[in-house]
Amino acid sequence: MTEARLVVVDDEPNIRELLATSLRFAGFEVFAAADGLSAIQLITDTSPDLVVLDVMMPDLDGFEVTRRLREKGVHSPVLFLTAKDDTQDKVTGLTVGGDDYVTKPFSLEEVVARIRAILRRTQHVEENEAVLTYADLEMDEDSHEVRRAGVVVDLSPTEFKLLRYLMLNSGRVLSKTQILDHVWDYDWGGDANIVESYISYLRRKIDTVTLPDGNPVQPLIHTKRGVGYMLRQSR
Amino acid sequence: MTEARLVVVDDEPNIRELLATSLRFAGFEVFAAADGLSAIQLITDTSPDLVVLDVMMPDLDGFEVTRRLREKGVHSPVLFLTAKDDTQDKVTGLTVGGDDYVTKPFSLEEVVARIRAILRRTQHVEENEAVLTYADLEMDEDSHEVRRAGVVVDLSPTEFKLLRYLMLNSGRVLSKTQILDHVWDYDWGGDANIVESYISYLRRKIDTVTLPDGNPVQPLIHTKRGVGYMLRQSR
DNA sequence: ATATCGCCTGAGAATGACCTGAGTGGCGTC
DNA sequence: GACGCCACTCAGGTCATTCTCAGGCGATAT
Repeated sequence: MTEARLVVVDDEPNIRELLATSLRFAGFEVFAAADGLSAIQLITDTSPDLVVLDVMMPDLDGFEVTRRLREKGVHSPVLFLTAKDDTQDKVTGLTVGGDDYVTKPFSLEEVVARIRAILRRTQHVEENEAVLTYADLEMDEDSHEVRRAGVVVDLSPTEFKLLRYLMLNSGRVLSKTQILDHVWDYDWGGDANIVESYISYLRRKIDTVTLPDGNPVQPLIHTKRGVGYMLRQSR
Repeated sequence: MTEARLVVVDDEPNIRELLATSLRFAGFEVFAAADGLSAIQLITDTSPDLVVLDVMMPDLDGFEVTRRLREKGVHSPVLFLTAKDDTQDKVTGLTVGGDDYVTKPFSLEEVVARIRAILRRTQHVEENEAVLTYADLEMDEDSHEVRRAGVVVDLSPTEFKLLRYLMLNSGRVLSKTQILDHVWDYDWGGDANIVESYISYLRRKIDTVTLPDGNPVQPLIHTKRGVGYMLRQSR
């Protein structure tokens, strides 16, 4: 699954590059197109496992691109990128297939998570479990359920994304900037302090669980002062 | 990886030369450019493994240079040099792809470390481990963890940078001035005594570990009186 | 032997990173 | 409309870290 082939289609160079580079970095093989027509060409040529497709484009919009592809018998699932106000109805109607959508501005965590989810469904390889695990921490990406030492904790959407990012990078120190860039929307303009706040929330929820024997759990979230945060077993 | 090819771009001759010479000394093949336009030319000609790029330049700023390069299909990762105050606005979003940034004034250690990190990621050769080793001393650059004889020791950021510099130059005597020039910011104006202080801190942390058999470890940090310091196995 | 010099290190002040409680406002639900 | 949840801001407190300074000690030279 980390070898999947993607095609990214967006007319804005910034977004296209942002997606292309970070998805490559996330382990995908990525091809990019800047408009609807060349997208159709590229997709029929490469027959990718998934297409990330902007809805609003000058020549053909994303729906039209999809329609033509289907007409030609290409059935790669699509992750649409839409503006928040884009006719909710049209978009939701499309998610009935294997498809899904993300609204702009998005966070990279969001996009990667959706892609992973779609691929999990379409390439139903048995080993493709939707459960992330680190130590006694489990996260089910399908049910959105998180357990610490078997105890279910419930997280807000942002807390969930932050934790997923930490889990996907366990054992590695992540700077506040890195976290901000991945977990928050790409146009976020606020203070990096927000990361501290959410780390604080997460700690309260997953690092203060009491074990059945009455003892507290070992903390998994660690601060590397002056560097960043890390998910790791304490020693 | 120590054979990587870099392009350094900065309009200030001092900074450009500082970077070029010390990166060459660090084992890289370095080409330099003084402005955005010639940078684009040089980069497309040499297709380097990485570009060190100042953001504030008279003709084209660093972002514009990157944009044009991407447009031309050049995907070399970029390490941006920025002033401390324009960090939050434009710089966010850079740590997602292969790119990263360092704020001016920087320390050379910082720059070298970031370059190594980016190359480690982009040229994901399996052997490119993020672990430095000398004798029974290990430094994991991902988790920022240091072990002496298997025992985890906890270092402050400056201690960490100093030790990394010593490890990258083990077996070589480094003068206090050299250390100051590499580990501290280039505009640092204080006393060289600070090096003595930090060497002292480091010794306390990594040269006073007790082995499982109860014996102390052999010191690795040695003073060459009148010359400098050296990391080396004692004989 | 003694003076000098370089280095070592403890103490302390200043700084700044980080943590968290409290509060505001937006949004959806009942 | 009232409520609750959530995202986010702000500011005060805490504590690690950075840096300075000065006394002591050992090495080196005369």
